[in-house]
Amino acid sequence: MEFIGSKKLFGIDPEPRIVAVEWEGSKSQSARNSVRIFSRTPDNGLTLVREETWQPFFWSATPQEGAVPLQGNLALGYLVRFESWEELEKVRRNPAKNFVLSDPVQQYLTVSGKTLFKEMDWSALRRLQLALLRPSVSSDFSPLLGIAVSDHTGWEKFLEISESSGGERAALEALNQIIMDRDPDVLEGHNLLKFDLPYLLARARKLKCPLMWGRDGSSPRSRSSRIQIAEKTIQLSRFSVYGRHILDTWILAQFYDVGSRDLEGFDLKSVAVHFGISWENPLPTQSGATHSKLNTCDILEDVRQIRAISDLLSRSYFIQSQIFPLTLQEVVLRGNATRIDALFLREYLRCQHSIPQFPEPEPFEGGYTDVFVTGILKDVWHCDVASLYPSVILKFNLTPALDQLKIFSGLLKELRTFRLEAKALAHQHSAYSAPGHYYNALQGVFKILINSFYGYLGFSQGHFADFQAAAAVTARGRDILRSMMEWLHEQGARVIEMDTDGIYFQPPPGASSEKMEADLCAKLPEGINVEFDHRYQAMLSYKAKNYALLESDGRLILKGAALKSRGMERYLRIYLTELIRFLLEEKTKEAAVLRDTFSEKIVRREWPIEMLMKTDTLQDSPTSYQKKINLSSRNRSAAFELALKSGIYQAGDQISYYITGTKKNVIAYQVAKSVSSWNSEQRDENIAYYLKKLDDLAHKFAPFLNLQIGSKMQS
DNA sequence: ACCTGTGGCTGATCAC
DNA sequence: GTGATCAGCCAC
Repeated sequence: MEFIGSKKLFGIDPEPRIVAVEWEGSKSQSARNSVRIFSRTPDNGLTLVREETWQPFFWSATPQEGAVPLQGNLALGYLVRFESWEELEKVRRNPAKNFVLSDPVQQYLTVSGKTLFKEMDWSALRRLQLALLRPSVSSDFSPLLGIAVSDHTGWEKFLEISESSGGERAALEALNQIIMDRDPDVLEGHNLLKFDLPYLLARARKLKCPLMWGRDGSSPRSRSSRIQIAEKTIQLSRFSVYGRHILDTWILAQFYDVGSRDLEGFDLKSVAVHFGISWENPLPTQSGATHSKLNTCDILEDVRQIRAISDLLSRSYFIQSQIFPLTLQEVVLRGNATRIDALFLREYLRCQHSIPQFPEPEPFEGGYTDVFVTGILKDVWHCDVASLYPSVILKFNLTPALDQLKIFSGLLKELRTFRLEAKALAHQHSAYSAPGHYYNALQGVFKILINSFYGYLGFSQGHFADFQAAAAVTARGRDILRSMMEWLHEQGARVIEMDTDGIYFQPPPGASSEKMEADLCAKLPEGINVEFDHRYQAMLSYKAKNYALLESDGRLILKGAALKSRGMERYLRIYLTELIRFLLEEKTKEAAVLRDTFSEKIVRREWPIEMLMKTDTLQDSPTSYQKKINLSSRNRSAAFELALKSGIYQAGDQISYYITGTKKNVIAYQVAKSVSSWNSEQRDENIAYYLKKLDDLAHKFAPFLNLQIGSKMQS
């Protein structure tokens, strides 16, 4: 395919089938300017290894010995090269004047123009899945009961741990042998980084049986790190296995959810159920008991599910590894804007051009959001601008001021063309065929990259970020949305709510969406295309960014933190979903009795605790929380108080708790109990508290009911 | 050491 | 009680 040849996107060096690159300096002092390149033979049979050297470098603002002056007049105008990483480290510490890519492998890939996996198909990637069978009640690293392993070909094995099978040590040794024999490029697991790997390493240390997983026989290494996933900061150990990549489907699920916000939970079962690869109930049915793997069948099912989830979620990162000067593992863990920056740096380096220093961050205004009508509305249409920000960037040429090589809009245009090509090719093949999968994944990757360009403009760690350009993009976006609203209004439509690039409205009588679409497009600047893409039976417009839609086939869509937050207790979410459906279907009688039904369940203590409990994500480490409390720079919270008591939680972990006591007004953090200490025989949930929450919610939605809800008013 | 952005709603806590 | 503030979650 032609676009594979784009040097800006894929790098200048076409070397095929590189499956891993490792820096030798991590192991030996004498080889600090060399890397090992692992590549697959053309028949996909063997993995070859060879050594290459490069000159470690950084960009500098000041001329110095060995510095090469670069073109243009940007702040970092010299390239300083060294014979070894060690020499570089001696002088590099001056962030005001120098910029250094701190990952040696990224340096090598950037300067060489090589990337991983060129000319390789996803199916040629060797992936090995792991899952642990562990005792059901264990908070520490108690002995394992078994290990399940499978690979991308469907091969599976269960390593049983028992007296007769030689015990845990024999299983760990067998696992070492399997990894050596099957030589996977990728090790996959669910919660591998935060759970399985620390667990296995602890057992290996205890038994003095090293995990010889590396392509050189070395053990996994780790360093403490944190990654940012939307609003969440997750604390984890970044493990690395020499010559291989680690993929954690738990992390892939977290990233997936940023875009979709539709996962029930992040445990393996919930994710598997969401993607239609499990028929199990994702919720533990026994109150309080944590989900434990009881037998061989369950644990083999786990590795199958990990493989299937990874098949769906990893492919995009595999393709991105062919583009960015980063390893597969790094592509997953780095953010979109950081990856775009890596692309810019590679191209500027190739052209021997100077680069800017990081910009001074400035706040800028975002999209326009407004609500004009609230309540229940019938026959609601939706229109939106296709790719608003990328279109605005190209139409009005809003590019980084310091992009002297003018590659920003060139890349964006190229990506847009490529995406259309990939989409067309995807349509030429069956969606289930290998090329169909590939082109579909490829167009998805291009879509992500295209949408990241606007984010990059406002990214303070992007060398070419330009906050004025970002502000200009959103200002144009607001103008376009406003003029769409005015036009709809002129046509006699009733505008309900709008957000950034889309509008919900009731059409004027007898309107045709095709004609409206054509007329509005003609009214807007060329290159800005509006689609009248959906119509709905009914809508509940609640508040900005919060609404519900009833599709013509009866499907209900909820949007917004007030209506579908995972932070909301399950019984409240179910209540709200059912209530909104009744409201939209005009079943006011049913809506009115709903609260009584739910109240009774609470009073009679009929629900499992999972209905009432709250699950919070710890955005911070418990230690850091404690510090902030001591400084009284934040308020106490139930989740953190319980996390501190238990002592095993880290930033990014989720914790489930419920409220005890008898009074409706309680201080939650004083009376909260962890769900793991729940006793279904001696229930102690706070009935008055949970009733009050239900009533409060019912009252918020009472205005949307013609009848008054229930009769019991809170005094 | 790591990091795409802004806008908006809600519940919990705490000072007043 | 009330308002301010923070943390968490979500829309785009």
